[in-house]
Amino acid sequence: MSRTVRMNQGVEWALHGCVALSWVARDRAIPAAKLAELNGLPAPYLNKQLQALAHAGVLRSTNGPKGGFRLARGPEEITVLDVVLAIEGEGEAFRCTEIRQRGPFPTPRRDCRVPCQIASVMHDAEMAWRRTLTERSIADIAAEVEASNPQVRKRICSWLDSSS
Amino acid sequence: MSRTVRMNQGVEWALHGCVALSWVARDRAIPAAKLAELNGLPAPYLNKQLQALAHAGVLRSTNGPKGGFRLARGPEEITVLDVVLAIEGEGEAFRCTEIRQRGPFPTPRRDCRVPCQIASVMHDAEMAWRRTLTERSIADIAAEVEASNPQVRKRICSWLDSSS
DNA sequence: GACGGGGTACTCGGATAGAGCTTGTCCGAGTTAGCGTGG
DNA sequence: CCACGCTAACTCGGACAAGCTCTATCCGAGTACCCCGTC
Repeated sequence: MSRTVRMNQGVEWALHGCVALSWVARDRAIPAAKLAELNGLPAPYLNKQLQALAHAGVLRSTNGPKGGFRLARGPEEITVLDVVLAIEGEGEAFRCTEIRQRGPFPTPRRDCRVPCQIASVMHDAEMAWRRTLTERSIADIAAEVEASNPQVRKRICSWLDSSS
Repeated sequence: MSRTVRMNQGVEWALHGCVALSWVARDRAIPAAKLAELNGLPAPYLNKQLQALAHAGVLRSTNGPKGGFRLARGPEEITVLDVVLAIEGEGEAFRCTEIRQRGPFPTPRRDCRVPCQIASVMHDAEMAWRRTLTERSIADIAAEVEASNPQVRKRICSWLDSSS
């Protein structure tokens, strides 16, 4: 029985896209179509994800010929959490609906200024999750990928040069 | 902009239900309808969540008159993670689709025996999240709730006795 | 030969359908408690 | 008075719709480049 509530698939695409962008020159923009072809993804939908990253300030978009997307700052300054939140939104996964204030014995209003104990536990877990994602940057992942497959970076750059 | 992908609301209901069940005698079953009324929730749907908990071995269900749900083991033996996974399923939120094997430069098959670096980071974060939820039990939450509102336990028990 | 203007092609950007999942609801199967009857 | 069988009510359990979010797609707005004509 696998989880039915899963993370947006766009998160995976966005992360792979950022890693690829970290390998090209910073002043060079890559069109969404190229990134999509590089990963075997549908171009229009990847474009949507990249727009979300641009809106969040992770990427910088350029219009017109020779345009496309590039990293808005150095890959060591972009955390995995930045990308995840750009796609999924800033809100936390668990949302307390204050059911302690419902039913025949509602918790008094003055006691509700502190968060519900259940919401507090879920919040702690979310913070632990976010902390882990903050400790890893796009540059870290790119370095690991390159270490396990040293040829991929050069191949991608060559392919982008030849088909531009 | 709040997150669109949120956790099932049933998780919150299930946790509140387990806390309430931890306050009544272990050999006494509470019907789903009573638990729903206690929290101001729609009874049929809460029933669905309780079924999931019973199927996961967190609760024990009894049929017929004087039947209902009770905890399958002591509240200190039920972690928050047990409840969350019972509702949401055992699978992890992030699912790697191995897009590194797609496109013009697929990662060689022999290099794919180790997880994708991106999937690895997401997995680490999920483990941190789960560890936090494992460290807190239903008994812990029940004790905290009772500490902040000492009357609620007695009131609920009296209400359950009088309306049975 | 150099400069300016217009056209063109390429890019992003947002608005637009379809599928899957969560949410919410319902009625039937199973079981137990209570009651009536017979010994 | 006690034991047994039956009825009946109550509970869970799974099957069944509606709304919303994610997935996927398309075409229009904007911009930079390139070409051509003119000075």
